[in-house]
Amino acid sequence: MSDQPAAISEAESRVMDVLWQRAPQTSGEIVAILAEPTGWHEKTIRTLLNRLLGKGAISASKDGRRYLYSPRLRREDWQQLESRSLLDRVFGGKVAPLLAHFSQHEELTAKDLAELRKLIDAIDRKAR
Amino acid sequence: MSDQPAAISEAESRVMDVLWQRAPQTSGEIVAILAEPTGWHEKTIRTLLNRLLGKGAISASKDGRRYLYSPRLRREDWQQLESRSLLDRVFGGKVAPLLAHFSQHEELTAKDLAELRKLIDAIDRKAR
DNA sequence: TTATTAAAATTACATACGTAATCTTCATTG
DNA sequence: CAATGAAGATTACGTATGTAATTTTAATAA
Repeated sequence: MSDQPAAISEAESRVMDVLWQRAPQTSGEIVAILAEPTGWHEKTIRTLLNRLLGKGAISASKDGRRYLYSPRLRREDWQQLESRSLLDRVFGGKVAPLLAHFSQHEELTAKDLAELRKLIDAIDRKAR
Repeated sequence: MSDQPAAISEAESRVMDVLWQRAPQTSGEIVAILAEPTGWHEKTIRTLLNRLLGKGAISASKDGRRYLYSPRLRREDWQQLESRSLLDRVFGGKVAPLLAHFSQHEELTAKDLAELRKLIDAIDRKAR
């Protein structure tokens, strides 16, 4: 069994966000950034760091008597995994229903629309 | 706090699938349908039914000494919830990156593309 | 009527997750 | 050098989830 990478929990993903913004960082820096907006205790954030380490989602390199943490999992790849999962779990693996869904339920900004249109054109062009 | 409906776990969603296909059904029928493809024990499936009842995702109406189960949560609404969740958790709440993501990583059929294009046009037209 | 059995109800148990607290280790400060 | 304090390591504890087993109930078959 080639085990797929352990899933990242919602709380853990908040920590990943910080590291995706900038890396490497010490636990202290990460705590400083996250404690306020999340309301989490310093201990909680350190626990999440350890769990992420255990899952191999981040790495730690010794810097004196502390560590510098960096992501090992790229945000792109994580988004890929999560999207795949939603697609399979919720939409039977088919993209069209998902797209239809978002078209009915989500508000797209003009900018979103323009961007999308560009995207479609690009794909379209490549497709022939 | 108006609590949002309790989330449905992956295993539970397999049971919902059966009820979304056809309802109402007895636990026996549901077991008959699910045991084989999932490899789950009858007991497991009944547990899931009970948990879904507890979450209010399905209802049970007495039929003699057994129950007939029906979905209370509609598939559409569940897809909505799950999609929202992915969007917020993974894509910062913005649809375009999600769609861009799918277009880059998933194979979109010509039909998907056409649908998307139609969709964009529709939204575009409505937006003015 | 009693034994069997299907369904339901209750209980179980390991792992994951949210959220910490406690303990250990050094390095730094009086 | 002893106390303090930050970082890391270990332990904790409740709820959710996957996956059942055990117990109860009531209908049916012998």
